[in-house]
Amino acid sequence: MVVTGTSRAALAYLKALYALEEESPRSGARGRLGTARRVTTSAIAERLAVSAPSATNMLKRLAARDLVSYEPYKGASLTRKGRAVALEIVRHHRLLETYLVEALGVPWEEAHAEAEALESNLSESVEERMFAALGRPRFDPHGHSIPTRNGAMPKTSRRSLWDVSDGEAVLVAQVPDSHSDALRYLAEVGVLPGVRVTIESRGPVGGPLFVRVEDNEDAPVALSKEITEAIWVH
Amino acid sequence: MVVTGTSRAALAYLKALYALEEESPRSGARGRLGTARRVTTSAIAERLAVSAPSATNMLKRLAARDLVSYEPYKGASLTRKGRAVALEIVRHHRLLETYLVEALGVPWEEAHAEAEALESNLSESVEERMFAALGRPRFDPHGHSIPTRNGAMPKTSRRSLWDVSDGEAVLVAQVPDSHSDALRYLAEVGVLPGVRVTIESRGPVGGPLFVRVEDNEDAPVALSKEITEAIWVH
DNA sequence: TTCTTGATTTAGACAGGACTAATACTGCTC
DNA sequence: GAGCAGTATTAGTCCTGTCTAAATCAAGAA
Ligand SMILES: [Mn+2]
Ligand SMILES: [Mn+2]
Ligand SMILES: [Mn+2]
Ligand SMILES: [Mn+2]
Repeated sequence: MVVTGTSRAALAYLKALYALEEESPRSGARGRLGTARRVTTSAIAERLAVSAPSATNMLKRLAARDLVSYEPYKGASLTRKGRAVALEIVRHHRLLETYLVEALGVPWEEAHAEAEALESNLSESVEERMFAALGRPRFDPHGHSIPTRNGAMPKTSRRSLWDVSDGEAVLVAQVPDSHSDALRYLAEVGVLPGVRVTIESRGPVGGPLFVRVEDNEDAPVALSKEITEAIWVH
Repeated sequence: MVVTGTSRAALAYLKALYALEEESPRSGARGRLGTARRVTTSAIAERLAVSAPSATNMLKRLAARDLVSYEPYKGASLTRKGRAVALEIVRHHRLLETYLVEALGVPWEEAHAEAEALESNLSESVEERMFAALGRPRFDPHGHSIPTRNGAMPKTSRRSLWDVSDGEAVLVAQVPDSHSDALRYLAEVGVLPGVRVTIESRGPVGGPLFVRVEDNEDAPVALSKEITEAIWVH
């Protein structure tokens, strides 16, 4: 239980920091490990819907606990320790999402919010039981990898559907998890992880992508730039 | 979701107050409804392992929100509104205990603590799904009644095993839920809700009760006064 | 190299909760 | 009815987290 003694609020910051580091483009010198991606104070504040001073304040306190490395005016990044804590929460989150959907039939567009409510209070023991009950899953319902018990995060495809060329067929790897309207729509039209899709055509600059979904004889579905940028494929 | 906007800490006080009111002997004039049982500040403080001033402080704040009726030096009691909130948490707690034990195989002596960690973050939607998945249970694993969705609390037996006379056979209704050592022992010797037991004999004043357990050919089990007082039967 | 401006941090407050030390009640005893 | 003992409340702090307003920095424009 890496997480013990860390408040819900602090965990939210660590998780946000983790997500923002992942989202940020790989830092310049490809492969230069140790070159931690720094995340700006305002990015964190925005993500958590909190004021910038609040973020500064929390970053300092996390830095004092060696969970975050923070330099004034230069942003923050997770330390090894902070990353371990963040990954533990991510594991809780994704296991809960999976469990809620698989075992309790929670609609996938609601799973994210429900999991968020529970993730910081999940014990290792219950975590392990859910993991076993689900058959040791490797992906959550949105296709995100579930970190292992010891904090390893399997690498996943980073190619977005938006970047796929016309006529090419690809497999949906993951969809975003937190925009429930979009998720409801994706479920409706069948754009789910594991499904094969083909780009049929695309509208004018920045316009929608028309995507044909495997096993769906209907007309191709229109997907906005925003959403297709957030869908990873391989 | 009666509970929204009430902090984890505040919920703990309401729940403690509820439990203490239940435990207190029915107030004098049998049946005089409206005669709310008042709970002392120190009883609450002790139950929550908190200082007396902390309890005073919280009681005042709960009173300001009309969840508790509080008069200085005279203790506190739940208002109708406060009782509804408390019952909702009790429902969450007991459903979670049941779910953890039944669906995830959590040992019953651990269920209480695990449920306590999760109860204040359980949504109505997940609550309802667990309830359905369990087949709308009416009792938790320790034999406590689960309040209904609309906050009705079924009445239960209040006769304690300690008060049963020698030779009499009774059915265990409920056991205490929070002392895990005792629970582990009870499970081992088979003293579970629904099991029939007979008082074989009893030790000297305040000494242990020797109880024969249905379907258990072994020697009668010795149970302390404390534990048997906390076991209800019918 | 200096200016300007947007991003950040500092200052100062506040609410929720909890603690210790000091004070004030209450109820019981004589 | 006065005195005590034990309960309970008040006073004063502290810590977490959050906010707004004010000050400060860093980086690009000129
Ligand atoms: Mn999610
Ligand atoms: Mn864990
Ligand atoms: Mn319990
Ligand atoms: Mn509920």
